[in-house]
Amino acid sequence: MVVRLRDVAAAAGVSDATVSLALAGNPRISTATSARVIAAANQLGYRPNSAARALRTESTKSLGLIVSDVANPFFAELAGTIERQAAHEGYSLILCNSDEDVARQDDYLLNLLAGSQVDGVLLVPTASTTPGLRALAASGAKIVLLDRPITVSGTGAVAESLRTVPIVSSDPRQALADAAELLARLGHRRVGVVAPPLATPLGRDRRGQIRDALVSAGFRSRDIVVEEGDFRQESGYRAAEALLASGNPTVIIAADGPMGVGALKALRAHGIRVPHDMSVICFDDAPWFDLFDPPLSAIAQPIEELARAAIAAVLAQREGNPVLAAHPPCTFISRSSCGVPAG
Amino acid sequence: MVVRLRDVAAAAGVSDATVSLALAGNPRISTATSARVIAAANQLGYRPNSAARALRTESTKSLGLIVSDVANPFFAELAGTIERQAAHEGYSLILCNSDEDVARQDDYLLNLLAGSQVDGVLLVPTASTTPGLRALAASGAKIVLLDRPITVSGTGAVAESLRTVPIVSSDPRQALADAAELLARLGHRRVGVVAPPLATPLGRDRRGQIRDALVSAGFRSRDIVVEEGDFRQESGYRAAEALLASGNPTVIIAADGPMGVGALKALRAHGIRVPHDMSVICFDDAPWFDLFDPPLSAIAQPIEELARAAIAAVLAQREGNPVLAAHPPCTFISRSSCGVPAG
DNA sequence: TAGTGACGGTTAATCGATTAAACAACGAGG
DNA sequence: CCTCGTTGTTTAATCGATTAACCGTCACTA
Repeated sequence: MVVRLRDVAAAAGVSDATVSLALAGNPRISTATSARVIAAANQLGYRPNSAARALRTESTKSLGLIVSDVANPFFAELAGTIERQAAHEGYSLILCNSDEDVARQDDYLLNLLAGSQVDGVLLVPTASTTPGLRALAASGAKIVLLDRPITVSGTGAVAESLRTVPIVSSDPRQALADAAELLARLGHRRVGVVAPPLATPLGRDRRGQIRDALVSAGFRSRDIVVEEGDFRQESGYRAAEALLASGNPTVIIAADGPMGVGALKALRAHGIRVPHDMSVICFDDAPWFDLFDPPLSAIAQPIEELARAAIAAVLAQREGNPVLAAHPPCTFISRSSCGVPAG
Repeated sequence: MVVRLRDVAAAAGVSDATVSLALAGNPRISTATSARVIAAANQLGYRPNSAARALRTESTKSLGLIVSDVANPFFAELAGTIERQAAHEGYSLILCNSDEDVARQDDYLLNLLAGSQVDGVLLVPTASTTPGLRALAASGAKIVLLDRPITVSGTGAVAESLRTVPIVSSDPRQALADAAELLARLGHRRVGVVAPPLATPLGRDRRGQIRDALVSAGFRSRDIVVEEGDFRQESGYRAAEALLASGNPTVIIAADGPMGVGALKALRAHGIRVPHDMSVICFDDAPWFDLFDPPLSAIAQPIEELARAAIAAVLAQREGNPVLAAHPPCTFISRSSCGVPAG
């Protein structure tokens, strides 16, 4: 039922080796024989068994992508874009969903990568350094970190190799500066931030970047109120409620799309009008943000560039000339969810 | 650098076979030896090479999912849910993106499935019967169609086996009936539909279902105006413009989320107010639809059930007791984008 | 005419795990 | 004391493709 190399060889009246070489386009095989082999292969509908090929060549021509949440439109779009790039380079993509769960992430890392199921892994790390990541780095696997950094503590060979894992993430500084400047100009004084967990390196980075941008635009550090979320919509809802209760800010900046949506829902539930009573800005953009009531201002990530850089970074590792990092800039997209503060 | 079965065997002082059997939990291996082997494996960080295993066992413990567009939030969420279900059953998921392109779809089908890279494929078919699909069905591969049907013409063994491919898709009839009844009650008379391509079986089905529901609710067949889209936002925009120009409906029903978003953008661009001048309903729901201006009424698909049924259907094929179809019902979610028609 | 290459193809080893079949060791039963 | 079972482990074949090394043939040259 399934056609093997051997069947093609028999049909074409040549040896296995000839078929393999012919299909690989090896010039040692004469044009006539090649043609016969190719005809036979097509005729029989031959498809090389990829397990056998992988076993022999130690390459599967596939990459793993572990995202923290595919249902997040940003990661969905990123996954699609990466998949397109990968296909373009002749690689297929194994998509995994860690659901922000360290155990699942490590499970995938170990089973996919260490089992040589894939040639490289693009990882959106859920936590900082995990056992799985450590083990892999020690084994010299081809990893690229996506969207989020990790912090590596300690010294030694493993720590060292973890430190040399390439990282691809967007640079929001200019976009944040633009946003902060707009907010300052509109007359805002007090800002609420729905931030990623402080336990993650991204959490620390984001807070720092937002703070820096705001301070540079003239905000006072103590007027920046931070409430922690976990990247999910529900946490954005709760964080926004907490900010309403305690911080009385006139702007809310959410660190990702789902939390931004959650925050908007909370505001609506509490009868807070945007932008009249509260301005809102959200990391990540989506095609439907301008249909929101009101259209939502966003810090858009350069998805295409991220995908391209990520693929380039894994492939470069295969070829031995590693790229260490890429940080394409974000863009601030100003829509009507930012206005002059009331009162 | 990479630990093989052999290395574990050497470390534990036993043969390769013993290691394999011990790790598989075979009772023929004594508890003492098993313990030694397991200890050695953990110690060395052994991970079985999945290519070798796949070659030998003819199973990869992975499934392929080919969606037409991951960036569509419905498919993103479906992919995530399927991935979770698959992981739960011990399978990993290879995600592929056909981008509504028959050639890419067939490429994936042939390379993934026929190359035995995966144990089964969940396919959101881009077109009706394609050469790739035909070839696979002929080879007895484990396929499940997702979200969309295909039509199979002709007779013969291949056609027959294509006809027995399980299909998992939602049943929108009750939801459509609810929607139609609401529209009739509100006093609408003329409905514009942004439909999937007539060239696809889904296109025909959807039109039929929508028409049936509307007619049952008292609409006249000639008051149903159809404009064709291609599942993408841009096409929804253009279709809505066409409906405005020719059909003068008071409601627009869009056949998927992106087209719904496109239609809303078109309406906004033309200064048409929703729901005052035009009511809108859209297939597929998203957590942010109620943040739209106005909140968008939707026909929500039962994603969890679809995912569960799809996984069950592939796995059932492996075990030889095929499930032929599953059609969990959609739900109509009424929000304020439907109102009394103007004039 | 013998020697040297080039050409076209084949033989056989190999990748790493699985597993049927063979085998060793030991105890019990006759 | 020999045979038969049982138990625990090993031997060796196998999955399908790749590829280094090898082997005929033929043409051309010295």
